[in-house]
Amino acid sequence: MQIGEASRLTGVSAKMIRHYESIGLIPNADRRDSNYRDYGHHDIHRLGFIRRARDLGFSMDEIRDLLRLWGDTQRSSADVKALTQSHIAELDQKIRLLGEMRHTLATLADACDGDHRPDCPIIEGLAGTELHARN
Amino acid sequence: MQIGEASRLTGVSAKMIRHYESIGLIPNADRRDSNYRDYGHHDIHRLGFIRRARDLGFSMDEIRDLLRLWGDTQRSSADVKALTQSHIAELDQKIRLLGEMRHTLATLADACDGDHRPDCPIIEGLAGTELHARN
DNA sequence: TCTGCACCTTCCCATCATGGTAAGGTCAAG
DNA sequence: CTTGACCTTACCATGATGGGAAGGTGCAGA
Repeated sequence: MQIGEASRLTGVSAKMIRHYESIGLIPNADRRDSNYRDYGHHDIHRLGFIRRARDLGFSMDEIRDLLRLWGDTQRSSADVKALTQSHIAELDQKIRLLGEMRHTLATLADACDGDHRPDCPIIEGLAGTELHARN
Repeated sequence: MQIGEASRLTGVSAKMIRHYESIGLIPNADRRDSNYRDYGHHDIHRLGFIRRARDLGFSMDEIRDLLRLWGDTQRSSADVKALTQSHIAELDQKIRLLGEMRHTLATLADACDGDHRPDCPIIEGLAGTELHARN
């Protein structure tokens, strides 16, 4: 099938399919006489795998590792589990950071009357308070 | 003071200070005879405001709005509160999405023995299951 | 005065995943 | 033969940030 149908079936844009090929995440596609790329079951499966991993927030490097493990029939599930747990820890870290930001903002907003006077604890907090959240 | 000291005092890199100037987030700095940029209290205050807002996850567009409100003595705190609450809602959305990703991964990892056999529910999940989390 | 060093200037390039667009080739249906 | 949908490559853009080159400035010490 052509790249457009592969895109529709997997939810990965044609643009990105070509990009994944160019960076070696997927092998060079077969070409027809017309020079159009030609995809089969195997490619669709691989692209679907990539999309689902991205939906779960894995980075491209992590996906590269997962694809390697996926294709390795000798791999132990322990390797995959370790990679996954490391990613879960990253997600926890991001969630915690966003939660801290949220808490700081909510505290400032709570202290703000939200009326028409120019006094505003939010602005004052941004203008001078040393906040604790960091990237 | 020179840009290096302004950077040290505010935690904003010299590179970014020049960048903020180029995109109009801060006014063009005064120049000395040497053509070096020259900063004073006011600039330091403004840069600190920007850094703290970034630490709290505000986008550049949001920061632009906050700076406008900060400098507007006629602004009502209601405007600032509304912008902040909108940002809190964005944070909530991100936190929820990350939580869903985490939940899906944790479920898969729990079902994975993590031993040396190649069977792995995580890989199987990525290979075929339709997952619900979306960006 | 000369030298060295720390600092500054502008300009260009790179990241990362993704999208847009332009110029042109392929193919099937009418 | 034309039209339209599809494909190809190639270039540019995003947004926040950093890296680095080439060259000017300013100060302290020999």
